[in-house]
Amino acid sequence: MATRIFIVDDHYMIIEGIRSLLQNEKGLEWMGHAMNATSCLAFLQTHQPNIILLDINLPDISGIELCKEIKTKYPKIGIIGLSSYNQQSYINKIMDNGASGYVLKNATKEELLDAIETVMEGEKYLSDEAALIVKKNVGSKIPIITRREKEVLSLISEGLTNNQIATKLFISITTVDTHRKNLLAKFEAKNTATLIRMATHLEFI
Amino acid sequence: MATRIFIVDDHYMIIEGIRSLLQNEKGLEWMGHAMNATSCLAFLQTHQPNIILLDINLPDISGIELCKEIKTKYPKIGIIGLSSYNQQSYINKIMDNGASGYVLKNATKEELLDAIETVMEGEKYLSDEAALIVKKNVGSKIPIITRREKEVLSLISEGLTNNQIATKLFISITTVDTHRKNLLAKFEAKNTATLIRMATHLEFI
DNA sequence: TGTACAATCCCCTAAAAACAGGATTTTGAC
DNA sequence: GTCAAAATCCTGTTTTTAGGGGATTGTACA
Repeated sequence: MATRIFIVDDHYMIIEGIRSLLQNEKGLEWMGHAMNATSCLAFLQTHQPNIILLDINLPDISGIELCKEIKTKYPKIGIIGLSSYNQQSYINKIMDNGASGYVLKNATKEELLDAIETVMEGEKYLSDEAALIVKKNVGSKIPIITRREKEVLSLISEGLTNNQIATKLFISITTVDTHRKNLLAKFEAKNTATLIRMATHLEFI
Repeated sequence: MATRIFIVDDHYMIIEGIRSLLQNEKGLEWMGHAMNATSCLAFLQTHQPNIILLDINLPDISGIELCKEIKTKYPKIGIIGLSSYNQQSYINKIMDNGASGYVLKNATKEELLDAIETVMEGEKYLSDEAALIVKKNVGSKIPIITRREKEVLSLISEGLTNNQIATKLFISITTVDTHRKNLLAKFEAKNTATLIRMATHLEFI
């Protein structure tokens, strides 16, 4: 039986690109596409693909949320995350939410087919580049920060000084300083520059 | 004579998508693609397309830089900027650097053909969405920074202090300080935190 | 042959952040 | 009700950045 493929992406050219790549492949059945989460879920009420290629950035809800929802409702469907960015945070997030694979949008036809095949066999697939990123960042954990710390972090990134943050949050400067110290420690950052860069890349901001 | 189309994008699926959309169109000749600026410039030494579809995010130099360079060397070539979702603020920049059009990557075939036709007629084209975004984002400037500034910016983001940067680049601390001041001024940032956040979001880092 | 700009260097002061090493009070979960 | 974590506050010192004002060299370009 042919592997039924469905794709969710809001970029017309990506949809066309993947369709062009996969259309004439034997053993694959192109089921079509959805350009947002809502119409994807609507489609799944009446159709059952084997594999969904799922973009992480969607106009309505994020691909990561959608992945979770699909996996809850239809655990049998294999989901392969699709993104332009080979960022650890994305990869981790979608894999943690039930995805079976992750492929970059600059992947070749071979990689894509490889991913589909691997996932159909019940295994997990990470593209070479994605795997490299994960490998590179082994040990670089995603810090767990508190509500208050997140608030302070956000204000730091907006350019406020400890003094200004203290006034804004009705707390003492020394408290802000302590939060700041804890943030630096949790992110294992040397200074504000590294802190903000890491926080941005990990999407804390 | 057919309109010769060339595309520069580092995303394989986008290349395939556009090829799939345009391949069978009458009056268009598909010349192929480049996946970075260097090979694009190499290609142009021996070939002369009418239209280049140019992605703004390239692995080597930015599409904006490349646009400027192409326009200087080959003023006759019409350039249509291509953007993925989050870089809307680049529209102004590439148009200022000689591009004749701007199309989002979720454009339909009709929009794409419309853009090509319009640019071939010597006029400028902005997709509806792009035009809307330009209207929305009036005032969001993208700073132009020098090679050295970029280098310093990068080292700042890695957590190095002025002192360490000076040592690394074999220059005086005061020079690093000056570059830093200029960066803050160009980004209109109050401090390092804002600078790094803006630079990250604008993909300078 | 100007002129603009990049890159380099200098002085000075004030402000802010980083680092060290504490402590107390809320708050939430069990 | 206990216990741990979070949030609050403190006193210090040292380092780094921010901001103000300059200047000189070299190069590219028109």
